[in-house]
Amino acid sequence: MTVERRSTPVSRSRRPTIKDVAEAAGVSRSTVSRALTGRGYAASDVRERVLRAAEELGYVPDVMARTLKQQVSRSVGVLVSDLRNPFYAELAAGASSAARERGYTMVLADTSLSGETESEAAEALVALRVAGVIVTPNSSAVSTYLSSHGIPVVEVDRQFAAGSTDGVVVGNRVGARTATAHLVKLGHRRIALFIDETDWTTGYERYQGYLEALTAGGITVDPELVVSSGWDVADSRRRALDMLSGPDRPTAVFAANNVLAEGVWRAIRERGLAVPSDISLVAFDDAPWMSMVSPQVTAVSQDTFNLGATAVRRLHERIEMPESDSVTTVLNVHLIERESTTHPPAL
Amino acid sequence: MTVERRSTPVSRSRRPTIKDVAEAAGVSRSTVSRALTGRGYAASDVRERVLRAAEELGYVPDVMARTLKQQVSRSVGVLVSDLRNPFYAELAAGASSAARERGYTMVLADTSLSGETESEAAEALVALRVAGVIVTPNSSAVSTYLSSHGIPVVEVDRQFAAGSTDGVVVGNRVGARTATAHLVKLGHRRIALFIDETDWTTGYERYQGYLEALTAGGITVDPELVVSSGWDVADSRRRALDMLSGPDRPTAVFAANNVLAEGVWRAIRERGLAVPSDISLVAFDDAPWMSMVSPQVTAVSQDTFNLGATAVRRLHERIEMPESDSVTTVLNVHLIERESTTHPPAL
DNA sequence: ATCCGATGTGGGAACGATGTCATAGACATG
DNA sequence: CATGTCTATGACATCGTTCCCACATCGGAT
Repeated sequence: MTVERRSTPVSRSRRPTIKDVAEAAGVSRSTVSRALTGRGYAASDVRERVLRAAEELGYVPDVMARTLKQQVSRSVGVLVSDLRNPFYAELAAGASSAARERGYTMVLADTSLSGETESEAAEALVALRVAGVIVTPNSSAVSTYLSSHGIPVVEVDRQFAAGSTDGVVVGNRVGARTATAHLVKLGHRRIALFIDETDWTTGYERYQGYLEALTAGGITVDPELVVSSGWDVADSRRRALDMLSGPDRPTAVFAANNVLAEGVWRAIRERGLAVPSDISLVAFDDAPWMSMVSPQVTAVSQDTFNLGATAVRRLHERIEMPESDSVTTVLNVHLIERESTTHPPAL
Repeated sequence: MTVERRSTPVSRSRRPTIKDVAEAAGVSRSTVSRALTGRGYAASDVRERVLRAAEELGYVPDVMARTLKQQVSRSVGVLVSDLRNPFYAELAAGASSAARERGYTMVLADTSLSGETESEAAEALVALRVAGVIVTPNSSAVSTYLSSHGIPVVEVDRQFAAGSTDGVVVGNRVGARTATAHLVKLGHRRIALFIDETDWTTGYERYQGYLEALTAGGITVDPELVVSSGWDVADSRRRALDMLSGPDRPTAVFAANNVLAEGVWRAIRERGLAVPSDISLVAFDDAPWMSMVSPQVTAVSQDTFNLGATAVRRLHERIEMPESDSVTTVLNVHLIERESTTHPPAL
């Protein structure tokens, strides 16, 4: 790390307040407020004068003071697990976009999958008096805590407080079933599932979808083929290496998210196996790399950007109508058939 | 999109204020403030009592009121171009992490490469009275505007106001020179540059680095080989397709960022060319897919997470010492040699 | 001439937290 | 006993905005 020095400091006078604008325009603070916000009477010539004065002074109303007075802010909190994961990044992008549309500013925190960080962030959001929060939760703690402070919450991607808070999720069960059924239809009987947890709604439902498809295909479930991996690429890769070196390895793998898929993909390559002739692979959540590698990876695609945007829109509705029944919105997913899936190798 | 209805509404009483805590603890508001913030006297038994009362009531101080009174907030604004680009996502992740470390909340806006959105976001940040802003700027407008409102700014990745504001960037020139020199050393003479702009510091310096390496290798620059692409994958791909079908195509390509590299990569594949035997490829900015595709892509890696974190740390220093000279911090980059570069094909 | 509604405008009290200042009691020192 | 010092607390003004209310002006209707 190199550091070079450059020139010039900064210096500033006091920020203009509504009082300064009032004096400049020769009216009272009340009148300035009315002219600027458009609530209440203000003669058009006066309004003109006030607008010009505000413009000249570079006046920007103080959100702190306004929020304090009105007891309601125009910002929403967004709590996501890991911005480095393209899934959460895109979710945040969607949230950002919808928030801007609706005139909200977005306070974002990356909770790093840590419950403690998550709680701290939640407390900060309460302190900020945000109008609402969208969260990809790790437990029911955050939703409960925020709700107890009267802050509307929307759970995204997974739900811990379904019934008491709004949620926006995707068709996990259907998606997983479709992906697995696709493999079954191709003739696979030994289909492994890589999954990081089955306690959260996402994991549980994807697991169920997998089971359903197997059952529907008349295949008895082999518990050996259900791999509980850790949440990161390294662990997934390690477990995949183990499995692939075992005596009778699966002919196909369904990876329950993009991170696990990456680990499996790397392991397959390291073992020198060919996709799809030796082994088929299908992933839940279509990450950018899946359409760049060769062969391209078949995946269940979810509209992640829209997931974030929908959550913010739902939050907005909730803020407007605090007493209405809570709603769970389910976005549909679809299977993108690419090159990583084919018939199982002949025996 | 399917919607199912679930149960139960929400309802809440007023949020507890410092006054409620004071009454519960049987002391004055002043004493509560002292006990909670630790500034000023408070007998230990009284402190105990206040702490317990605050805990029981679930009291969380109102940041709005505090900021209004103290005239300084504990939040920073972060303005990035596009969260869907892994570069900016990781930058934001680094910023988030460093902000949390230092006790700042992060207000994030995705400015979508639009100058208008950027200005609106900047105005919102002024209104929020953020303690400072880090921005990946599109012009000098934002920095100027924020500075004129007395808000410290740190420019990240590229600089428009070097000299008057702090900056955190990477060694663009060195990185580009190293990457190009690597190709020269392998024997390439016809090396194309894909670049989206040369007006910003990033583009300009990467271009300069490219030129330097060619000159040092005794190669005269062919303007035909310097491709000014648009900023997205589609455009980069289109131009790469053009170039690759031309009469004497280059034997190597240096793509000035991950987006352009993706376009070039896709085009090469579509043209049915082999990397690296037909054509070598090296990229600036190591995106995740580059180590997943086959052959893996040689790239100049920048520590993007650290870029964001360093910017926030620099901002913090600036906030603490508003009058010190501005500083540009340059993070070093390094070339990761992978499989996409080799000697040019024999004639 | 009086009253009335409509149209504007300003005064001033909030919102919740902080911090200055005044003050009161305890205790020591001369 | 008077004075000073230290500890501890509460009263109150303040930050910048909004908005309720009082009030002023004016034209028109009675």
